[in-house]
Amino acid sequence: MPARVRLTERQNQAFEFIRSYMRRHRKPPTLREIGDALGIRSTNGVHKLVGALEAKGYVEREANAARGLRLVDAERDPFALDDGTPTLMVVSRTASDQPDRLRQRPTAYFAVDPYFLRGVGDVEACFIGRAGDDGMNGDGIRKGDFVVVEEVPREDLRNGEVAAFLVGEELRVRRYHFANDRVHLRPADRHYTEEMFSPDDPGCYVAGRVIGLLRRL
Amino acid sequence: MPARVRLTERQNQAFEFIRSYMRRHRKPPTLREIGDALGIRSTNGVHKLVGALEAKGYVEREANAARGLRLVDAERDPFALDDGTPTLMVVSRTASDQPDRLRQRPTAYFAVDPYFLRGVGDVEACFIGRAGDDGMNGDGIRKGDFVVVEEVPREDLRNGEVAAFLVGEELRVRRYHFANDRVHLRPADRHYTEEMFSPDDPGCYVAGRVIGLLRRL
DNA sequence: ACTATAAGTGAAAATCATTTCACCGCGCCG
DNA sequence: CGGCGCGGTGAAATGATTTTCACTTATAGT
Repeated sequence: MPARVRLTERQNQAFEFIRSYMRRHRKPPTLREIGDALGIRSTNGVHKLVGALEAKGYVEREANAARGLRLVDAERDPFALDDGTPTLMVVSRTASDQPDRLRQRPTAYFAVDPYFLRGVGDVEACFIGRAGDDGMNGDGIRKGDFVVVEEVPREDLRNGEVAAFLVGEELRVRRYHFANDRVHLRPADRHYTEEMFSPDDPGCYVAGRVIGLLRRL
Repeated sequence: MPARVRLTERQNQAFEFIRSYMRRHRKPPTLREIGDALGIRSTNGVHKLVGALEAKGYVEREANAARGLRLVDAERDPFALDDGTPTLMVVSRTASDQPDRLRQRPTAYFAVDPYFLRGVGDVEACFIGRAGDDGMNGDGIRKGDFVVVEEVPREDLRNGEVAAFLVGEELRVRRYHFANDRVHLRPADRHYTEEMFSPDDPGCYVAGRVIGLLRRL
């Protein structure tokens, strides 16, 4: 932590109030609440006080948002609310021709240890889906397993990588192969056959690379 | 946790979103933010959804307050925000005749979503080990996979449950069967043979029940 | 066929919160 | 002295959020 600029007495009172308020209420206070606590009648007085805290790097603000206040370096705060573990959405069934809906109705959110996201450029580009069939049994991926998917453009996939595809309304986990201008979905189970699609076939959306697997037994 | 009234699918989605939002932002979401996440255009739709959550005792609301939302019993919930996501140790190789050393030199700690610890009596009794062989390939568990183990007395295991055993210095994942005063370790792979041990054989320590699986690919 | 519940839409009303404007007083420093 | 940062007041504008109203659709139960 770089040594931060010192706070004036009044600024410190405001900062300490914000911290204690967040601990008690699990959310940031409004300007008026801060004012009431410090005996400031004008919200503008508080506004400028908080502005000073922001300028000195103690706090960040989201413009025009109610309670748009955040403690900087909250993870270092002994009263921090969480441990910074990334949380990924578990997506629900989505039709392959409307992949933009993929993230619209998450059924849950799972905390995923950063170890499983190692090497991922953008955590925001990751989500969790459920394997729709047993086509990858040979690779130890079973129907219903939660797969961690890194959403990448199809072009970034390399042949042989395990990837997730939306076929119909089903999430299909397969090995990706591209040859003869066709996307091949290669299963790892005798009872499943390889499928082929044109890269722009709306019946098959290439969701991304499978980088992890979670299962509850 | 007292058994609360069941939530509908939609209500659960809303609740899960609120939880995850609060973990990520350290403050409650607005109605519109919830609506955006669930694909609800009318704030009133969200308003009523949250009203249902309130009626069923999952959240509390402060009237007319921006982000006036609170998770009920957040401090009593073992997986509540202030406790963060539970973190389990990844144990290292340990000899079966010294099982007490199991937890002594953890190689890492993984955050594990509470979903995978559902039904577990004591989170402290859980740890993570790595499958030492491919003996459970047929059940989609492969050598090197991280298995979440709930340490329970051998007597609490039921026949047919997947369990973790320490044999020599290897963590063996197998199905547990008890018959004729012998512990049977039943593999799910043609190339592995069933093993048997006396319950107090120091060459085989029954570590506990396997309740989850994590894999990075 | 009724009725109730769940889950909406869309718009308007009422509050709440943030931001901006104009202006004041104090202490400090060059 | 004049300028500047700090800490205000008070009011008004703007934007965000919650709440209410009227009406819709689908599903399940009696």
